[in-house]
Amino acid sequence: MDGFKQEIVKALKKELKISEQEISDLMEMPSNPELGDYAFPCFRLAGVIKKAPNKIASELQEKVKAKNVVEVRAAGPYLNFFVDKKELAKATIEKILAEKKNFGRGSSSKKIVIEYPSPNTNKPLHLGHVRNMLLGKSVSRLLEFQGNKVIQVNLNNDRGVHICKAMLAYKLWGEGRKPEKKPDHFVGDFYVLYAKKAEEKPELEEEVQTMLRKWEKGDKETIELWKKISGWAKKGFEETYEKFGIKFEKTYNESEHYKEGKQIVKAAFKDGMLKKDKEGNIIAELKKKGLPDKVLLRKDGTSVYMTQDINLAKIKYKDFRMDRSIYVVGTEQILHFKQLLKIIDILKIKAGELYHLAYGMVYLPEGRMKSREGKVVDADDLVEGIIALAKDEVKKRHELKDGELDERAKQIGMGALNFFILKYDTPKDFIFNPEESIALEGETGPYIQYAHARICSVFKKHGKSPAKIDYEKLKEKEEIMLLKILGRFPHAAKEAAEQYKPQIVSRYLLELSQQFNEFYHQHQVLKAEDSLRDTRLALLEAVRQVIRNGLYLLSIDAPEEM
RNA sequence: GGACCCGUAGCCUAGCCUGGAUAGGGCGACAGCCUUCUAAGCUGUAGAUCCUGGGUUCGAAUCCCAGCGGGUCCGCCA
Repeated sequence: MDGFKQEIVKALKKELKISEQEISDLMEMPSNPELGDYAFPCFRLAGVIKKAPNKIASELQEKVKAKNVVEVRAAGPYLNFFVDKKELAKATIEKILAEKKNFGRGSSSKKIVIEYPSPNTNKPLHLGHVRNMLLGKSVSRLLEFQGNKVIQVNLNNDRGVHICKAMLAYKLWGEGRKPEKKPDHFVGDFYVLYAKKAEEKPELEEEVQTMLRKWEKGDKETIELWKKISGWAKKGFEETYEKFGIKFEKTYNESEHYKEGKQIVKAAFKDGMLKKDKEGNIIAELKKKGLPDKVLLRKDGTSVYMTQDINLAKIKYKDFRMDRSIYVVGTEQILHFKQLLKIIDILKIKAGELYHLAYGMVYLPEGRMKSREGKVVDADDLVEGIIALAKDEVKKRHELKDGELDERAKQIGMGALNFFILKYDTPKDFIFNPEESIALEGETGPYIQYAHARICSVFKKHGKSPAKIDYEKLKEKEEIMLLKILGRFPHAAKEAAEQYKPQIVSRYLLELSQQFNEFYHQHQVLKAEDSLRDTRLALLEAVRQVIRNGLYLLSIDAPEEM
């Protein structure tokens, strides 16, 4: 809570019989800033004091006196407070300029492991993974910014029937070729080829099963083939991760630990924590907890996905001893993770507090993406396309050397992509229309980057840091609005982290940039008289800093020129 | 059949958890603003049964119930 609000709450407390916490919770920011800077609605009090809210407000108006508040005005049932603008400007700007990139940082200190994007190693990453990666990265930064220790890990789903499909197709029709393109794309082609051939020859399915059994037995030739295929896929992923600027402290491979889950389940069964169903499968009884029962070990002794997840949760905890463990996985697996949580609980496994960060599906205009049919928006193509688009726009405005042009286009293009995806509420599905979705105008990453570049440009032109600062000079509506928005940044960052919603930061930055653009349009900085100019420069310095801090949380670059 | 999520202008979206002062933005449309610190910008106009019907409340987009519409999941797939 900021200092101004605190003073008002204290002053109100003297007149009221409710706690400071209650008063603080009731306080709002008026929708229309002309009404005041803070507001206290008196509806709730009416029941206690037995007077009309209007009357309560007008009576309080006379009594309440708070530090740094220049006027208290009753407006119907609201009691509105006007703070000293000079003090507001001083407190806000000085704090930001002193704390710089730490402005807004929190004081939490948990150890948190976050797992993403956990791809299958039989096809390249697509748009769904893009959402996953951008979300995972941004949430990592949000949590870190709150003071937590964040450990980013990845999991390769590198075994199973889907991998065998790509392997089989390569074996039958690959002619021993080496990748002549990005290796994960090369692998993906064979996965699609398998699906095509299998339509005509359903008996291929049998061969896949045979291959899977051979793999599980450790058949030398099959393992060699598997190493080749999954190795290529992983190598391709590394390149894509680099484009998105993500790095993992540890990467798990399903192939390395999928067997151990069985032991955990067997032991738990022996201890009576799990039951057998009629057919002899070992199951977790979840019905009484409101969820469907879950098979953990088939009667033939083979394990299921859930069994591996139990094991991995255990391994992760052994590796990191974290307080919390986050899984960035799509909404279609909500039930799966609800079950996992309960099972971990039943088995009394220490795994930290588990959290499924569920994100909505990304659809194409023609419907769901289908990797098997190759109907996807490929992550690499998407990046390439958006950067090319940004490049054209940069060229329209500037003549740059190739290296500089590429760098600028990359910052702007990736900024646009990042913002586009993070501006949607996390659990919501959305339709991605390649032609229409990526815009560089309106509510976009470049809009915010542009505000930042404009500020940089003012400073470049001026060439000196502000010297004659007089906070009294900031009186314009647009200036006051900027100050108020700036003051809200720590709260926005905190909310975003607590709710795992980068969107809150996106919306905040739009509001700040919008307000800056309005100010910029309306008022001159460099042509104002010396002390007004310098004070405005200090204000802009603060705006620039907060835009940078916010963009950092969304992992978007802030170029100095555009 | 059961569980979960969603329904706000032609389109996209915020607000919903924690109920209050004229429901914010953006795209598209229309009308304007570059001899002024970058027009990737700014201003204005038109455009909303906040899915429907009940209920709670002094007050509901927001909370509760029912219904309608869309999505996801409920496999010994991952």
